[in-house]
Amino acid sequence: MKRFTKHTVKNSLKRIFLYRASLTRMKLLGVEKIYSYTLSDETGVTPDQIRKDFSEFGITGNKRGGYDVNDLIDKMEKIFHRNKDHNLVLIGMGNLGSALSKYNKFVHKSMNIVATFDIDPFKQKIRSDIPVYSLSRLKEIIDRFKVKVAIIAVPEIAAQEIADDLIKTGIKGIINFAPVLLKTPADVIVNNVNLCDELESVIYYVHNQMKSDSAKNLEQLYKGTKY
Amino acid sequence: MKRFTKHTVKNSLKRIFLYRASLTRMKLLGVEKIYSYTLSDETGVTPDQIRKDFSEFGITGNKRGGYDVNDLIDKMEKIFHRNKDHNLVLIGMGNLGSALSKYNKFVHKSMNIVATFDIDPFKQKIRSDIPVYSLSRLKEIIDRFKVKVAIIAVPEIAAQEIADDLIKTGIKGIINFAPVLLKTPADVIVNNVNLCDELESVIYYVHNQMKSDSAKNLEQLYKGTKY
DNA sequence: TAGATTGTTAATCGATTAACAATC
DNA sequence: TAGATTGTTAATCGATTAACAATC
Repeated sequence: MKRFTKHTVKNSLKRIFLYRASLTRMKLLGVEKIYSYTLSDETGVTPDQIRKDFSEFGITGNKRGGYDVNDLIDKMEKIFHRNKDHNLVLIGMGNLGSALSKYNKFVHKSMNIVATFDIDPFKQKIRSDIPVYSLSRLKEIIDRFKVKVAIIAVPEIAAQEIADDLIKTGIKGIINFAPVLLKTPADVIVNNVNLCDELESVIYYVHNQMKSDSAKNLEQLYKGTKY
Repeated sequence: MKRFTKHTVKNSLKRIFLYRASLTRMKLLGVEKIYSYTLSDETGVTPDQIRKDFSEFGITGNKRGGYDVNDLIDKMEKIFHRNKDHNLVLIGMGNLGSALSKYNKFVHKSMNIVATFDIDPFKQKIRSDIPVYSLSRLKEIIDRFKVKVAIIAVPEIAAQEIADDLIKTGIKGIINFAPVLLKTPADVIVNNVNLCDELESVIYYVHNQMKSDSAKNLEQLYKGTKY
């Protein structure tokens, strides 16, 4: 049965992203060993929480000896399946779509946009590192490259139709930049990224913080802040 | 004291975004009155949770009569301070930055990017609806337009320096598209949007779901899904 | 009014935090 | 070894869910 789904990423998984970002930075600075309290200083997550998260994802260190930075990063790469290649397709080569298609280069090498699609035949002719196809070839390309995850960057009005098409081809995960709730079967993961909402939430917190002058009220507000 | 901060938006606030998206859609379809269970069908959030959230944000309906769609939307606009104008600046006019600057038009009228900045003098000359300034004019422009929130879309390497500059000018909220943890004072809200992480989390869930074939295991996985 | 739905209080569940035993 | 840090179990906290009294 199709329904509106808003998939929310587990907090612990989000923190793993945070740890990895911090660890990568520390590795560049030449750090080789860390303790849970060192990583805590860097990320703002409590040492207990860090160890709990590591435990959840089956990451172990050495009692007394802390954790090996390279080893930690390796284990996290595995969690994110970076040891395998992931072919992606991107639908919609408007402003955001073409920015994302170029973004590809900055992204870890295991993620690869193999094809982009647009209804506009003009955009299909624009020279680009990644080919731009007509939507009629969606199934063909997705099958050929065994694509499981798609990026939707089409206008609001077209998003549901594209999602339906993608699901018919067997796509199992969608990252959706269109500001609409997509109706999808329960076995399709949808991650909505709504840039407008993200901006508004900053405005919300900035404004509500500015209303209260005292440090105490500020503290109160920050209770809503998680790591 | 400066530290790494990763601000997480409250779940209840995220759900308010979800409700608004659904309500806006229903309004277009001509719906005028809804009940908590109607909205539940549309959003997948339980009626209890919806009423609890409404209560938290001071939104009331009519016992027996449900809620007026227009009234709900109005109240939510107030929550997001859409009744006021918000001037924004955007730093970094690369691929993503220029896409975001054009995105401006799709965004609610209360949010307005008044200026963009880039170190590249060439980009400063490109004709655009929104002027592109040199970074040397950051403080001048931010002061003039009373900007409180900035969008960072510069490369990883430059992000911290830009953040420092912005904070010196009195910026209180940052939406950061660079994949780095910014060190900021506690009274500055940072909302990190990491497109690579968002993609990886989809891959994570798709992959971990595919490993388990039985419906039961699938259900297990979905325990991590919140609305 | 009777019935249905809200708004809120109480119960449950899950996630975070604290504590500590295991151990390098 | 003694001391320090992990990994896990127990306690606490907060958020979600259920229940129900208020009321239109």
